[in-house]
Amino acid sequence: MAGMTVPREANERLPDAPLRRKPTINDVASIAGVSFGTVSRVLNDAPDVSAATRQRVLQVIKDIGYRRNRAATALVTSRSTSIGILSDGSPRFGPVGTLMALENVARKKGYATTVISVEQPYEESVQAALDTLDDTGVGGIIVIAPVVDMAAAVWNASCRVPVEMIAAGASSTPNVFTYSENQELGARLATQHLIDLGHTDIAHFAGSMDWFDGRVRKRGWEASLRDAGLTPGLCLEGDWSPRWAYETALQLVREEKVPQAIFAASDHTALGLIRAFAENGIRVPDDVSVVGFDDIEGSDYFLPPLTTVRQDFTALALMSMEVLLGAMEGRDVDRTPIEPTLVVRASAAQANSRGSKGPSGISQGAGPE
Amino acid sequence: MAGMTVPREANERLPDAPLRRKPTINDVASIAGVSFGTVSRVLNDAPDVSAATRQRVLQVIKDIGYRRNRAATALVTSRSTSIGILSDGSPRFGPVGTLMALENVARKKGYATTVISVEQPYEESVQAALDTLDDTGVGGIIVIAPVVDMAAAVWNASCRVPVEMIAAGASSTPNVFTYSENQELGARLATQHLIDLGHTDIAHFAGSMDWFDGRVRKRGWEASLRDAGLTPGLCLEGDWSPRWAYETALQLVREEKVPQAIFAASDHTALGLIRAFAENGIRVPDDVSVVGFDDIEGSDYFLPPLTTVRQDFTALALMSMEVLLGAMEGRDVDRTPIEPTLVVRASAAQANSRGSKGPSGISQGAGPE
DNA sequence: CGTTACTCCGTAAACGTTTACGATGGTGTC
DNA sequence: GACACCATCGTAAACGTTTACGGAGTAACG
Repeated sequence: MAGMTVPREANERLPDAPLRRKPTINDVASIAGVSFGTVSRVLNDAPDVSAATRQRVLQVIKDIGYRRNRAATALVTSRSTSIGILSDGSPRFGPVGTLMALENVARKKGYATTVISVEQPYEESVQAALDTLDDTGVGGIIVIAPVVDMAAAVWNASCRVPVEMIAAGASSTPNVFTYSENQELGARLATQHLIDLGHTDIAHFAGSMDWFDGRVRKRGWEASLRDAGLTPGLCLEGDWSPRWAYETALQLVREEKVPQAIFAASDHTALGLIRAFAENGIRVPDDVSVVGFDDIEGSDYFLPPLTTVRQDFTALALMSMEVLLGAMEGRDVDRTPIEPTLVVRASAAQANSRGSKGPSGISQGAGPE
Repeated sequence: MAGMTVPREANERLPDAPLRRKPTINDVASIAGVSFGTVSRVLNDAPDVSAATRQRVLQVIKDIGYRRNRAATALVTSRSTSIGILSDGSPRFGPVGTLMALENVARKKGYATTVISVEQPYEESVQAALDTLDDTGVGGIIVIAPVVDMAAAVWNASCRVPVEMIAAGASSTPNVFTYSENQELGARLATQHLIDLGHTDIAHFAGSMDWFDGRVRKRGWEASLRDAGLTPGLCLEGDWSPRWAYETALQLVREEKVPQAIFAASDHTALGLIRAFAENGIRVPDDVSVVGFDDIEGSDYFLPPLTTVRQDFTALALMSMEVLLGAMEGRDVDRTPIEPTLVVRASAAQANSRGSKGPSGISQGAGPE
């Protein structure tokens, strides 16, 4: 009655031992009556395992709740099942949206993500973060680099694993390849919408020129105008904040230079300038048309609901993850950028609804009464 | 001329070999002319190493750019230098703010963070996520659980490492301890502000009752009112969205039940209801006072600028990380919750500026003219 | 029946650390 | 001068996997 059908269980730890040590591949092996090598094979879907044995091992694995020790795996294979995300610490709309979406698709593809955020000065912090990520054992790194300086730091940094940068309109280098949404197109969409509405005097409340997004949206605005045979109007460069937009718009009002239409580089920017106008009795869209960029939550309930352009972060994340995984595995993948869409609401209207034609043809005198 | 002062370098890989293999502890050892044990000792600040040797080893480490292999360390010590963050996938203000802040303080304390987000149904996904985090080798887990169901799933789940939950007003269990900001206080602050302004008819546009935040903010509103000897007014339970608030407010207008003052459970909620009022010529704060909750970016440029309450996510993150680290190390730490602050702007005004007294004392007839 | 080939499985070594233990040399004490 | 003691260092084993290799069976084939 000694050796039963299950061979060498006796000389091993009892399956339901009181101690909560995590079961190892050896525990599984002894209980299933096979060698650890066989267990490893079923774990890795290797051939050379009979169906029956595979079944049995799988059953034991489920029974005792075995889970593969990632550290051990990583140690011996030196490849990993996690990818690193490097982001700037800013809680801004774009970066955060991208970050969340990225985590989502990574998880669905079976990768854990470890994220690190960096701060100025980037030169040091970026290299340090890349290193940390590296010896955490990530297989690849995606960096969300909205600001130009950060991207530069990434370009100058060295890293053993593939690095992909999400940066609108930045170029790729041998070490670092780039992917992004086609934000220039987004800006063109916005501007073209204004053009289609009959506006000819279209200003731009730009974002920060330290940001790729700011640069590229401005470029789109310009290009769109030129393509339509129009000369670009006023372009004010700001910092994305409502505050800047508010004060700048106030200035415009004082100088009686309020344009017919404005493409705001972000919804927050739009928010600020709309308030400045509202306080001075200039109505949107009756007196001035505004279109934003981002479609932040609530922008459909601004006063008025904001016409804006929406980026598809999920699609962006999906694609860029695909691209990174491709790079990690040496595959080659499609890299056409995602296209944003225009969402039309109520903040931009037909141009000649009023008599205003000149560059400052706003009926002055505050208050709608 | 064979054996020089540096003993066994010859039989090892050349220091500047062309291949880019990462240097190991052995590389350091052979170059420094000591055994790997000694290197390990200096790495871990162990005693039993002479100052001179330590110096030399440190120098070599720096020279060849040695970095400790975390997988190997984790494998043998089974403790780790990373902490896991579990979050719901929602890009909502509170959770995201907490997440970013958490990552920040973790990094500053020398921990990497690996984040996983879960979706409904929580029962399965939470346990799976906890497991994944566990065998990623995290030393502890912080879960950002704004919604009640998710918290329940966490309570029911099992996990070897300490789990801390950030959930407003939820209670701790033996397995899972809880930490949060004192949101009830926040709600009281908001309500009290309205009371101080002389309002007696104070309604609440609540958030979702599936969220702790929704529940706790409502509780604060109620309690504050009772403490002041007032009977709580209308309480509408929504879903945080501007849309819901907009439509609900519209309903109120139609039924002529617009209250004197409203405590909105979130800034987005406030945004929606303010628009509904604006469309109907009901002015904020002249006709109805509104205070929000969150202080989202741009709320200072709403029309009107929103009086609201701000949470200190950085402080929250700092404290909760402290608490988790304490649990991991068996320490005991202070756990008094962080307090939010009221930020007064322009959306709430003195009560009796108009004759309106009755529950529906709004001058009907749209348009400000 | 002997050979070959194939299927399935066990074994050993390696991955880069940490930890416990043992070895060595020097210094002090009686 | 013998002894113990301390400081410093080297060595072996272990952590839980994967991978390369080899060996035992079995089936096919002459």
